[in-house]
Amino acid sequence: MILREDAGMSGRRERKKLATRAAVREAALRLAARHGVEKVTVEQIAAEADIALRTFFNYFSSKEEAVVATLAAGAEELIAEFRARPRTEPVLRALREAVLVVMAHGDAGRRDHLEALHLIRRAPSLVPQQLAVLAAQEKALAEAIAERLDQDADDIYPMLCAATVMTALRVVFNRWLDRAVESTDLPSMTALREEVDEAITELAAGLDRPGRAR
Amino acid sequence: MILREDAGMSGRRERKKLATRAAVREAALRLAARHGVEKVTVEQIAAEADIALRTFFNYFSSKEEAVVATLAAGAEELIAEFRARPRTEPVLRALREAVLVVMAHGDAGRRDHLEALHLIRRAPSLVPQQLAVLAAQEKALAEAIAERLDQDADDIYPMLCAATVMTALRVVFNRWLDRAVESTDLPSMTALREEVDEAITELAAGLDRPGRAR
DNA sequence: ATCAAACATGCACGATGTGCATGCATGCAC
DNA sequence: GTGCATGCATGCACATCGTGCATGTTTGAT
Repeated sequence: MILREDAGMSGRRERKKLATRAAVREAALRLAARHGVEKVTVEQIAAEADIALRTFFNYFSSKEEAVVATLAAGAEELIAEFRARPRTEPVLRALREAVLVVMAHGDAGRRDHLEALHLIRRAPSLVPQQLAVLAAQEKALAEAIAERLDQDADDIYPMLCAATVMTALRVVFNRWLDRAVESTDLPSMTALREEVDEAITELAAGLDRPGRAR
Repeated sequence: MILREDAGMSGRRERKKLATRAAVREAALRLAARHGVEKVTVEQIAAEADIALRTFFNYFSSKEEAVVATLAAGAEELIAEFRARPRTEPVLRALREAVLVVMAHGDAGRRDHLEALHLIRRAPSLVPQQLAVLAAQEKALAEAIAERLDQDADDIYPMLCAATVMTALRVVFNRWLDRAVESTDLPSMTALREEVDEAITELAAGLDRPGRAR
């Protein structure tokens, strides 16, 4: 028996698996966007992605997971950008820059990302899944932060910082979506950037507020 | 037709409903703790609480929701304590004090709370629900903060602050639970208080960290 | 006493998620 | 290329889930 350490990468098999996963993800997003998350069955998604019903569950354990999977991509991009920032930058500045870079990309992935967020707004059943995805990414971000600071990965600062930043981004994005109920498509991308900026700045400067002057 | 504004409170009906809800919550927690969340069926929970299977779904829409419902009580307590703090205190100090007060209570509710957190640690299926509960309480906390500052409830600061503090508490509690794997029961309650303190202080002072000296 | 609304329950049914057995595709050794 | 072992897609069966609907009972107001 020979041990192959190639595990994961090359090979038709892996490529097909990734392609199928992406196809399912996109099918789920498309159908959910068209008919509403609750009105779509796993069977329909499987049909749209041209796989068997049973096979769907080899990739995702629920349709919610499939829809929300799109969000994970955005978070991974953010973490990658963060890792690419020069280490001379303070942590929160690096994170701020990373967010702005990712938001500026503007490729198809981001349209899906916003589409998914739109869906979550109108489908309460997706909220728990969304938060679970973010929490999972918190861990990865915490590791990146710890690495940057030459700290231990389970020190309190990296975890706290990662969780807090992800939370702040979630708040800002949701807030922006709430305000964008009316405008058909682009309710000022600039405003979104400004609010991200403002939120991170506030985190950096300290969240406290004085009591009433009385 | 006379409009009753009594809605909710008094009456045998409401009392019975609350009692049943509590009974179901406790039954779910007890069974899940004994046999593991995944191994318990809704039918068993209904039997333990002495209600019909169908009736269970009049109270909770899943067993996960029933188990995690215990956590909501803790958060509500926190918000109540926060509202009770004098308005002269800065926001984060008031929150810190509120947390410490709630943690010092030590009644049966807190044992259930810790029990629930233990369950969540070992049952990934509960994580999304837990986060959803916290997110729901974020909103309530944001309103309390906005009120205290005479600000609008959908200004950015109250939301950001509420979400951030809840997140920080979650991180600290989870971290404490992770470290408490070994010790059978009480792995230093004092340490928990200190870490809560430390985390909130850090939020108040600013989360940023300088880059590498070089 | 009476009545209407709220509630618990039983029933039926579509949908979900998983274990198991099977057959086909893939990658590897020769 | 031949053969083999492993992985993966699929079909099937089944337990559980969650909900709409109909019914009988309890509660609270008049």
